[in-house]
Amino acid sequence: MKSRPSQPRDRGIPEATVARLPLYLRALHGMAERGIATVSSEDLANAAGVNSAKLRKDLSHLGSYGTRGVGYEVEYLVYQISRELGLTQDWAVAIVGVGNLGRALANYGGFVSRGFRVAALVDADPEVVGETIAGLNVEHIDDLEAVIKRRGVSIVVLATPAAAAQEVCDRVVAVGVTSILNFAPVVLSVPETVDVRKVDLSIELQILAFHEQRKAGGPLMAVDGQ
Amino acid sequence: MKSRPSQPRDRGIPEATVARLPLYLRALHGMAERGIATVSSEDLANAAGVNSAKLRKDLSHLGSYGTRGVGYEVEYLVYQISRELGLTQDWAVAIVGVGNLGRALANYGGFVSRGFRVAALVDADPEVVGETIAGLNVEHIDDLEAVIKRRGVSIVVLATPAAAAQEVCDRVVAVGVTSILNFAPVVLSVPETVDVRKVDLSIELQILAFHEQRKAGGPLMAVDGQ
DNA sequence: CTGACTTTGTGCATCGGTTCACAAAGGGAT
DNA sequence: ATCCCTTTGTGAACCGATGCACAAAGTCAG
Repeated sequence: MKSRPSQPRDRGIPEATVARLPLYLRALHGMAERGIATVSSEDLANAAGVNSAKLRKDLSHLGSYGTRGVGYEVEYLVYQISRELGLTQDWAVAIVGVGNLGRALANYGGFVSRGFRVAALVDADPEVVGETIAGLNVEHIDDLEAVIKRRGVSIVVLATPAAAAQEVCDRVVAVGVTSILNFAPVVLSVPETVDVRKVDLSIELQILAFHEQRKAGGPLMAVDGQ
Repeated sequence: MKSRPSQPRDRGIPEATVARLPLYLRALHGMAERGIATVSSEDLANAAGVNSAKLRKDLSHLGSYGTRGVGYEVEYLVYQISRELGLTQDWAVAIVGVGNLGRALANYGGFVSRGFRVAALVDADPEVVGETIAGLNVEHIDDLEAVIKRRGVSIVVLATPAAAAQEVCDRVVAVGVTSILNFAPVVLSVPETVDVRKVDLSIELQILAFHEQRKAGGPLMAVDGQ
């Protein structure tokens, strides 16, 4: 497991762990701002809303960055997690589809503060093309490939209508993009080498509705017909 | 396991299954629109982007709604899943925080089409209060409790700045809201009886960055110092 | 009515993730 | 230097979810 103490770089961090690292990072940033120098797994776990054993196991996948009896040094841990997530480099992101959602994303501060740079906005609507949003000129979808290459975009955010998503997806994949964040409510088909993460706002609401219904005694009161 | 054949209403559908039901529903709606009357688990699974065995097992938790040798009747399945998710009733949703994201959500068609009704918009900024967005008058945060009661809101969407989220959360919980969709990048603390689902746009990007870095041979080329 | 064919529903092995609980490792006081 | 206290890192049991593979159950043709 642990070949050399100071070079843990174990390939294969569990997916569930990767998904939580940004959470820890957020909590750690907050602590750093408040001038906290050192934190125990217990405290950090609370701040991130997880169990402390889980947190320790997650961090142990990155290496032994804690001190027994003391805890973790906040700044150091921030650096290690950032590096592991690849946030020490600059990522150029293109947002395709500048409707309400696209605009919201373009203005979203959370991207910039994590090393992501919105490098291009692209849309098909001639009304929108040429507009300046969040300091960026909206470019035409016809120039999609050129824009991606010119700006060195490596991650594409799809905020187009559902009907347009697959076509745009195919085009960006064709020019070499391998990471896509999809907000359109469709299942994209892509080669295995491409990573797609999807966010569907209405799905989250539906899950809430399911639980809400249960709480309200829903399934009992509606034994339809019987 | 299966007490009575025609009344499966087994309490305790796995969480992973619940999270996929909206996906199936979306695929089924698409098929219904295209006039498809019947679908096999194989085809539906493809459309939803999952394995067919998983789909069958998921559906079996709701009951035996398929016909062996034939498949599932699209309309019927839409109804069963909708009912299970609680989408046959009308859910009044309030959006608190009418910044870029709040506006995007207010205008998002995916909510309405799934039985969710944006019943109120609330903000603290006097500039925004009184404005009409998506046909709704933006109300003042001071009236939060009154608005929630008056409109019969049962699900609250938090799209406030991080700093305001916990306070708003406390207030809506105090008036009886037990389902919250949180877009603010903070861990909310709530009583056990309250369901919180969170969406953090920057987390998804960070996960993509992690994988992108790996693809690019990242961790090998950056063995810093060593 | 019978037999071939299709597709569901599920038992079972497996896997990844979570949690407990504790030994190992460090700090600090005396 | 020794002992006690704190906290990490992890072995091991557990739990839920996944996916294979197949029997059961249905359709349809003849």
